[in-house]
Order: sequence, then C-alpha cells, then structure tokens
Amino acid sequence: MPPYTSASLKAELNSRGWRLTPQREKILHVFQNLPRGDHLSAEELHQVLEERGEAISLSTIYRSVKLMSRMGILRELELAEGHKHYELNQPYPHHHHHLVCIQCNKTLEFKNDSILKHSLKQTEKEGFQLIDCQLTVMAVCPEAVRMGWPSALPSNWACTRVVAERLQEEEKKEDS
Amino acid sequence: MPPYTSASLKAELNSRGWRLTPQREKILHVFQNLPRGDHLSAEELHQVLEERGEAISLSTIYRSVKLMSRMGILRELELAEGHKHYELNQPYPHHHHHLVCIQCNKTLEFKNDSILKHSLKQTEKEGFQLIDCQLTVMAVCPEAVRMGWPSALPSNWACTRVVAERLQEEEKKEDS
DNA sequence: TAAATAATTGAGAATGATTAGCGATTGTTG
DNA sequence: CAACAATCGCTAATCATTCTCAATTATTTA
Repeated sequence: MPPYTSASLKAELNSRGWRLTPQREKILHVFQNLPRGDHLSAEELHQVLEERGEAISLSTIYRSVKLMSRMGILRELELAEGHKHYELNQPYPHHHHHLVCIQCNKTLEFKNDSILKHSLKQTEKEGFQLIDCQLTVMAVCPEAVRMGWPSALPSNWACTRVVAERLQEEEKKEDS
Repeated sequence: MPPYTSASLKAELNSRGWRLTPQREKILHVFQNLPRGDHLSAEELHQVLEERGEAISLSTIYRSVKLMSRMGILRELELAEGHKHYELNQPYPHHHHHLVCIQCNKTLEFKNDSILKHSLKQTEKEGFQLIDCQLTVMAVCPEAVRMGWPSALPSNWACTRVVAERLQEEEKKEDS
C-alpha cells in the first residue's frame, strides 16, 4: 500500500463526500515526514504546525486525526501516557507493534508478523472481520533497570512480578 | 500464581506500608467473582458495589484500582471505549488478549502464549524488563458483518481496508 | 459563472473521565 | 492509650477530547 499523495487523499475523501482542505493536507504531510518510529499526540501535532507557521486550530486537529484514523490513513495508538498518539497507518507488510517503558515512556517499534497472523486466525475463528491489531508491551528500559529497578521504580509503580518468569523457564527447557 | 485471599492481599499491602481496608477487600472480591472474560470500568465497579449495598466513594474506587494495578493485582485495559477497564491480573499461564468489536464493543478474551513469548524475546533483545503485554485486536463482529459491513459501519467508522488481506493470501500459499 | 447546498473551520463552551486537596476517620506502632 | 500515618469521602480542579455555532470555503446545480 503506497504512501498517500495529496491526490490520492483527495480521491479517498471525495469518494465519501468529504473534502481535501489545506489543513488536512498539511496534517498528512507532517505524518509523512515524521521519522520512523515516531508518533504524535494531537497537542504535539498542533505545536509542530504552529512552529512551522502553519497553525491549525486544535479543534480541527482533533477532528482531522479522528477522521483520518477512521478512514484508515492514520493509526490511533493507546500507549501508556494518558492521551492518544497518531502515526501513519501502514498495513502489512509495514505493520508493527510497540515496546514502551512505563518509567520514561520511551517507545520502540518492532515488527513481528506472526502476531498479526495469530490475530487474524483468532479473528476469523470468531467470525469477525479484522481491522487492526495493536500489541503494546509494557516494560522497563535498560536505564531504569540500571538505576536499580524494581526497587527504584517511581513510587506510583510498585509492580514487581515479572509476568513471564515461568514462561521463560519453560522456554529454556523446550528450546522452542 | 494463586488467586489472592484477603490475607495475601493484606500481606502484599503491608509489605509496602499500605493497609488492607474494607473497601479494598470488597473491591478485590468483586473482581474475584467476576465471570471469566469480564472486566469493569471504575464507574461500573462503583455501581456494582452500590447495588450490593456496599457503596464506596468514586474517589476511593479510582484510587484503589490504580493502586492495585500498580501492585500487579489488577490489570488496566485500554479497550476502545474511552475509559479504562480493569480485570484480575492473572499472569502466565492465564495471560490472555482481547478481541474487540469496534461497532458494539463486544469483547472476547483469547489465549495465545506465543504472543507473550515473542514479546518477551523482543523485550529482552532491547534489554528491557517485561511487565505486561496487551494485544488488542480491533475487528467487526459477525452481527455487524451480517448487517452489511463495511457499508453499514457507523458513520464515524469508515475504514474499509482489511489490514491483513495480503497476509492472508501469503498464508494460503505457504500454509505455514 | 453565479446561486444554492453542504462540508469545514476556528473559537470557545461543555463534557466526561480521572486526579487532587482537605478535613475527618481509622489502622498501626510503641 | 497516645502519636503517627494511611485512608476515606466529599468537592473542586484538571486534562483530553468533543460539541456548538457563526463564518468561510468547496462543490454542485441551474
């Protein structure tokens, strides 16, 4: 699926009775020029545009990212930060997931198509139609680990159980 | 990892200088008696307790579910509904994921340990410490499909690209 | 091409979930 | 039992997001 051009965005919008406006075009461009692995909140997008002297009202920002997400152009991410983030929606084979540090919010993308495969299988098994699947791996980054995690976890995070402890042990035995 | 008893909850709380209160105990009980695959928002939990004549203030509800999530007793879910949901955190081998209908919000649990395995591998590869991993599969349920999806999608949902189309084709060839 | 129609914008008000502040209450410790 | 700290319930505050509405701008029609 090729990246959007203004023309293809216009076509897609028009096919639904919607319009290509300068605002929507600018927003698309921001996302298209975002470094790989980056994603923006509505507020951040607003600032980026403001700094470029292309200010767009926050209302319009919110409306546009929602619309474009619903069209499948953007992807709405629920990382662990209290607000949504957006990135270009690049379906398979560019589909990816996120590893997030619960301490500093550092976020890394990673690819793993087998997750999409499993999700697709499960979705079909239930008779559903797949739209998207988002895996969010919550973890603690090396810096935090070095600083003595788990004892040095921020006071609002006290969880010390490593969910996969047992799995890891099994893994070693099976060497699957 | 066995389900919590009031005693073990008390022990875990006390070990961090926190206390077992009647409110926290009641909240734990609600989650322990929840049907499999169910999960509650703060508001819903509040109502459940009210109906049982065990009203707890909404503030305390919010404070408690957050605390218990951070302790690893509850699991905070970001399904597609604008507010958080909570369920007992049952690590591997009870770890599971969610399939959500974006039209009616119907949610189904499913298990797939390989997803946890992949997440663990990725997490270790980056030098992170795994805390939890949550896969949310967004899809459209059979009822919605029967009603003519995608054309009958609610007007605020226009995405018609099936992310995994190509993957599905590959799947057939490889028969992996 | 001008008028009619419908979509879109911007600004600010409104909403809804969640958090914070505070005085009163209740465990815990010595 | 006294001293201390955690917790509760209430209300007010916050923050992201949505809504309202008059003004603007595409698109379609005549």
